[in-house]
Amino acid sequence: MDPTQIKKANQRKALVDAAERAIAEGGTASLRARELAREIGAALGAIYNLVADLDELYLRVATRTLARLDEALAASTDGGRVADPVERLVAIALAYRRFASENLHLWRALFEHRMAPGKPLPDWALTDQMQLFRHIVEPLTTLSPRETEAQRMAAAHTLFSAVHGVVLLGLEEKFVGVPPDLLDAQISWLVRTTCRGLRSESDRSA
Amino acid sequence: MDPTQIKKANQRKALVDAAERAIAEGGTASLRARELAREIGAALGAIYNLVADLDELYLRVATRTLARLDEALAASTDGGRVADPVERLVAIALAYRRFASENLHLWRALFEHRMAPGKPLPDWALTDQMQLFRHIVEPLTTLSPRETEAQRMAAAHTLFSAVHGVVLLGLEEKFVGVPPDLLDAQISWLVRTTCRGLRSESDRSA
DNA sequence: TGATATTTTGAACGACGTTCAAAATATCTT
DNA sequence: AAGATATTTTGAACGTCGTTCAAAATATCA
Repeated sequence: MDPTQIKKANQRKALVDAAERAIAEGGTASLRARELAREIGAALGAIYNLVADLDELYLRVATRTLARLDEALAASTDGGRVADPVERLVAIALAYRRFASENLHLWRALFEHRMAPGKPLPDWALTDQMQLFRHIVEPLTTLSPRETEAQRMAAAHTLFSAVHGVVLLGLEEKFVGVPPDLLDAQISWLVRTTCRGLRSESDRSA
Repeated sequence: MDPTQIKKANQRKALVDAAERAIAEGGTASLRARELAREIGAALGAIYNLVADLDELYLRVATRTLARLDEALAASTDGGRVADPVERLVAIALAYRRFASENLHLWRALFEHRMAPGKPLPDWALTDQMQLFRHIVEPLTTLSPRETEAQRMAAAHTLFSAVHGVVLLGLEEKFVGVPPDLLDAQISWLVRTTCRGLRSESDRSA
């Protein structure tokens, strides 16, 4: 392979590494071109030979974060050790809270970022986020096998969004700080309750 | 009263008006000092005689938005026309979705804004947001009178956060666009389900 | 009216993302 | 090996941002 391309790939990796560190440390506001250039030992303009702009860098970091989040969620129900679908969903939700806590800035960056008005996300980002939903859809299928795939996707969407909201505001210091174990209790309650709701809907239609 | 102070107050109002328009139109990124100065027909530096910095302007706009949100939520259950506490909570949640849709950028600005690391929100902002919760706590009191005030506050927090999450991601074009009526259906289902959960918990402890 | 206090002004500062002609380096040709 | 050509790297420069502050303009007072 072209050694020039290899060098470029290595530099790009170093750049994304630096960007990831910067966001993890100080949030998206810490992603500054000059600082990144200094960190990878290159000139300011070099950045724009590796990525089109800082937006692309955001996206590359987001991809990594999504991948790690996916792993974390997968590990939470590892190998089907947790059989009951409700318990699986609770485990996933708690793993989501944990990941958000431990990767606060990187996790926030997933949602803070707003694309330029022109063309939105590259499609791989969309499919990436669809992949995430499989963790939720799968237990839902066990839970209410009668529903259509579309209905389950909608339920997964609602469930995810609800948990996301609780985590988001729970980790926001703006609101009165919620102690982490109370937060987990709220999440657990929310998931169990909505699952019960889903279950009883299934029953009714049965 | 000192006519100087009156003039200053009027200018300040004009400034907040302009800031509100700017955010409503183009989001928080559209809040630019030079543009605001031009809009109120004053010099660039004049802004800093009216507010300490743009952060204060954010906060002043946020206060207005919170007040309007409060009105919208209050109107949704106007004069106790809606008696059933669950229906009240559903109405509030749908009103919340409606307000978010109709004031998308201003509503987002409430949560997007991150304070400087130093001292966080002025306390009036905290009490303002507490006030909002009364709309939720009140039906919850009817719904499960046994719980302590703290428990109801926690439940209100969870319920609000969950609905907030569904609205937030539902209005995000990043995710596959959710049609508004489907969004309302999801919200309604979520509220009813969690209320049923609360109810049955009350029953169990009764 | 002249002296003094107050308010308004916009040029200037530092930091930002981004560009691009020029410098440095690598590759090819004879 | 050396000259010619293509490629890559560089950082000064541009435009924009929030913010400051000495000076100009205005108001207040003696």
